Amino acid sequence: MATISDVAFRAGVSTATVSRAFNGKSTVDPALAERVFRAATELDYRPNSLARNLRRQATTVLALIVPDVENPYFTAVARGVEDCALSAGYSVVLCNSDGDPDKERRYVDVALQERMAGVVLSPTAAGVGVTALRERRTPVVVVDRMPPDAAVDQVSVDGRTAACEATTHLLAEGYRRIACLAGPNGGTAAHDRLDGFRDALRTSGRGDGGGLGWQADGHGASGALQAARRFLADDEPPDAVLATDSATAIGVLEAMAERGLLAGRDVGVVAFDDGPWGRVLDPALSVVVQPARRIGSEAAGLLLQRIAEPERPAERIVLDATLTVRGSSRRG
Amino acid sequence: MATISDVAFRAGVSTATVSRAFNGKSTVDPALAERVFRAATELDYRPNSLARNLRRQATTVLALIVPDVENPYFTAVARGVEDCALSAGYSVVLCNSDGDPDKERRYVDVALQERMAGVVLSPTAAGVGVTALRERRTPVVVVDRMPPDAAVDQVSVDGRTAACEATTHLLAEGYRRIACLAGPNGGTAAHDRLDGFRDALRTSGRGDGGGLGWQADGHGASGALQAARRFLADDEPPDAVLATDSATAIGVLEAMAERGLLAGRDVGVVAFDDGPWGRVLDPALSVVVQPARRIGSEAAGLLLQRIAEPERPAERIVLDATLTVRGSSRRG
DNA sequence: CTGAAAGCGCTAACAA
DNA sequence: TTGTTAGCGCTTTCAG
Repeated sequence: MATISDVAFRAGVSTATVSRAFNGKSTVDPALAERVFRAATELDYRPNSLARNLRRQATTVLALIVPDVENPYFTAVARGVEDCALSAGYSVVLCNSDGDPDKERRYVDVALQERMAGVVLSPTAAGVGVTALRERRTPVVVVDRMPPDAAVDQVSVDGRTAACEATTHLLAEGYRRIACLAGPNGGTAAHDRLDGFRDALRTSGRGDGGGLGWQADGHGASGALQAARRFLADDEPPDAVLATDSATAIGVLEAMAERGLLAGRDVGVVAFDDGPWGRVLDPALSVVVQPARRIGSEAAGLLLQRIAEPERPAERIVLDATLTVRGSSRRG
Repeated sequence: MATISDVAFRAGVSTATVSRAFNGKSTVDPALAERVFRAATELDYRPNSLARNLRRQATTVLALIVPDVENPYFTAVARGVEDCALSAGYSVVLCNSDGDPDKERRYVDVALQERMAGVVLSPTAAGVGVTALRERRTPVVVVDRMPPDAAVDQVSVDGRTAACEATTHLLAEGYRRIACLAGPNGGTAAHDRLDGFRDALRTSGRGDGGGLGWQADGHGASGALQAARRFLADDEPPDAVLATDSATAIGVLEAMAERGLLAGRDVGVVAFDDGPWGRVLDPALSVVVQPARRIGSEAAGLLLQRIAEPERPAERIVLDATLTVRGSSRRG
């Protein structure tokens, strides 16, 4: 592959001039620049980012580490991060922690070793990777789940209020035994939602606010299915359920189908996260919509700010989720 | 950040020894190695991959460029690539071309500039990025859509046969006016499926095999929705449809719901790609299942082989898709 | 088995 | 405005 000196030689200038031309420095004679670019195209030259970054001590790649790329919520977040990063000249690499702290650590190490400019992280367990990053002074912004203490940039969604609102809605529709089903790797996000669920029960004066909290048996819809089968087989099964993510919701719906239970009429269902398929169900799925893409772009924005100005105080952006009521949570 | 010389100094050895220790070279006195590692942990040293890669002229990062990260099919492929790559010590960066040749080129350039070890590419248009990569002798394997000529490693699915089988099944169920609806960025994959669809019509002696080919108006379910609205409003609307991907299927289902049409009974539906939500529909969605994750791991395997042995002849792996019949394509 | 030294391709002072 | 030069942090001959 052609190097900067090949280009310099062919254009009859020094490597410094080539470098300046390629970096758009003002101080380059247009005629020379022209020659440089001609030589470069003739040689099909591509600057070697490795060398450049080594010299500059800075890269322009951002990492986004999420617990599950197959969760549409996170892919939407990824799009948001991309939107913002690309237009600022950064590229984004998407990494999958699988909800496993070890894998998270591994990717954090990769980011560190590659000297990436910063990372957007949706942490698996409290602060495993975040602290590592912060110790090494690598800019990081936390998305979605939050170690409550850390002075770290964050963008999150007020899931507690949203869960409360959803539960209140279910109560208002006349459902009485409401369960909340969470996925297996309950981060603080899931926790928040459970809190909101309990808030609603307490406020309504129904019991001590303990509510019926369930956790899926394993990853994805199948884990949720098993849990749902179990609680639907109970003597006094719930008559409504709040699912904390899409996969969980699908498990619940499957379990209901097995017993011939219809959403809305028999069991009220509200789920976090909206997917295009929610509307083709009959009845359509009531959802709590999180502004996923926006979360991503805000996070990237915060990260870019911190990269530019490492000492600025930590900031937290809290976005609202909105309840969209459809048939699955209406009795009628 | 601590560098190799900091570690060398602290351990009282040369940088060469540190390097050797970290790279697990046999020829290092255990006692020295011990000292090196102690010093390294004390300093919290992380090797700088930039420097290492610059020196070695080789990275251990793979790029995976797909047209749409929000399509579950591609995230599944990504998991497959990851499975294989991670266990071989490579990391994977996921890039989104959005079906746009320009974005694809941009990411190909990033891969080139970063001197990535290789790329798995699901091309948007015929060969835009592939040729660029091949000219620069960067290992590449094409997934899913294939410029038929190029001598390039590929892993694909026999979509033509699968589409033919699906269409034949629809015919056998008694549907007579079958449409095939494709997404907006029809790669060769969509093309194949349309071909298979036509094969089936021709074989069955129904018309000239031209069939009813439709293309979605735009990206995602909404684009498909508009197209589906149009053909359902036809004088002689189709009585079955083969959708070439999930998003398209959702658009069709939505359009059907608007007109009160029930899948199976009124309009037979088969879609490419299986998602967990297909089973919670009533009737459940008949699908053509592609071994997405497998595709990814095979592709990564091929890529690794080519990296190891650049001159080996190009290989093509063709995987089968399987038809899973559920209620949406059964009249009864 | 270990160290000295060269150099990967690029950028940024510093001179001219 | 341009060239010269000294590294960025690491690996890898080549001697010892």
